[in-house]
Amino acid sequence: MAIDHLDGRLILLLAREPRIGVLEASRRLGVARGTVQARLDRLQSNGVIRGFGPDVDPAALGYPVTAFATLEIKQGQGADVRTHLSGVPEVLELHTTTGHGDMFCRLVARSNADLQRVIDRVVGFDGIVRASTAIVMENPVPLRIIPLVEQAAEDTD
Amino acid sequence: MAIDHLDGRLILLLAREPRIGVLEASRRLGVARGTVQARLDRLQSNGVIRGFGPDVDPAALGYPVTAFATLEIKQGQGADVRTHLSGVPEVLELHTTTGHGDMFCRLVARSNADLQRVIDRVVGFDGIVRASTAIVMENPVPLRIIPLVEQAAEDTD
DNA sequence: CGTCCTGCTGCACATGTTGACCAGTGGATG
DNA sequence: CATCCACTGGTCAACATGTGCAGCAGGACG
Repeated sequence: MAIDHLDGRLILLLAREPRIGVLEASRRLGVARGTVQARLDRLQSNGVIRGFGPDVDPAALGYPVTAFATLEIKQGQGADVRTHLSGVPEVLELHTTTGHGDMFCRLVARSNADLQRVIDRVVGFDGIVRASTAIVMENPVPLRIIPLVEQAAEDTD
Repeated sequence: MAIDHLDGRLILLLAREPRIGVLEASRRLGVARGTVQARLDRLQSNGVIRGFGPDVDPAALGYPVTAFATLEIKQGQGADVRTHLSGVPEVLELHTTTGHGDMFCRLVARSNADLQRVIDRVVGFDGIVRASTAIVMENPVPLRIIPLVEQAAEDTD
């Protein structure tokens, strides 16, 4: 279930230089091409690697403002709130968390003024009792996985 | 700067079927291969598409627990805290937000018990005054970008 | 001890893809 | 009108991919 050292090196290589192919990866890793192919297949059917989707920057799409919102939900309205929020494109992710019927979501907007529109749309729904929003100013550590992969690979050395 | 409708369709196509190549994409979109190549190049140098890194699932790596932590930082300790947190592999992202010297991070851990170790490591640092953590129970909307791309593409129809 | 199984290697082949070109077309712009 | 730009559709050589195969090492098992 966990990954071994070769898997780790393969993932790191792909993360650093996504455009290299299986053949080039096998050369870099010093193993046969078939091995890399087999490892990749296994990592993908394992679910360790979900895919190779394009990494799109919302800011470059015209949505430079990011915010996180904590939502307090009315008892029993969870499912409806999820449906509502999944229909809002500016809601990039949604989690239910420990706490009093709390949910938590990541929002983007075209500007601080536009964020008000997004928040209105998010909270303009019956099941939501209260929302508190924190606007992101800086992102010192962008979403990353490499250090974790390194650690996971070392744990199985 | 924004994307047009063809860009939108290209990104959506790549997001849904990442393994198709430029040639196949051009067939699906009904345009010449050179056009797709040029668009892709432009999207990447624009920064709209940051890359095609492997999408790794922390849960499959053995880190099934996700949590969000709000950190209150001592005045003037921001830079040190960033350095400290960027050295913790379980910190997947870090933001500075509006609020009283607040930061905000996403954590993963091997278990609820292991989360305690991670949190101890995160807050075991002088510049951090207080931390409050919310454990994720469900993730009804996983991090997504497609609806936003669709909206951005429609805005330029 | 012998056998099975798994994972890796090294090789080969047909096919598909890439990156690079180029001439030609059509719409928008100054 | 002349120019620019993006797109088309085509060709080319180089390369990568999926596939199949035989061989080999190491561990597990009866």
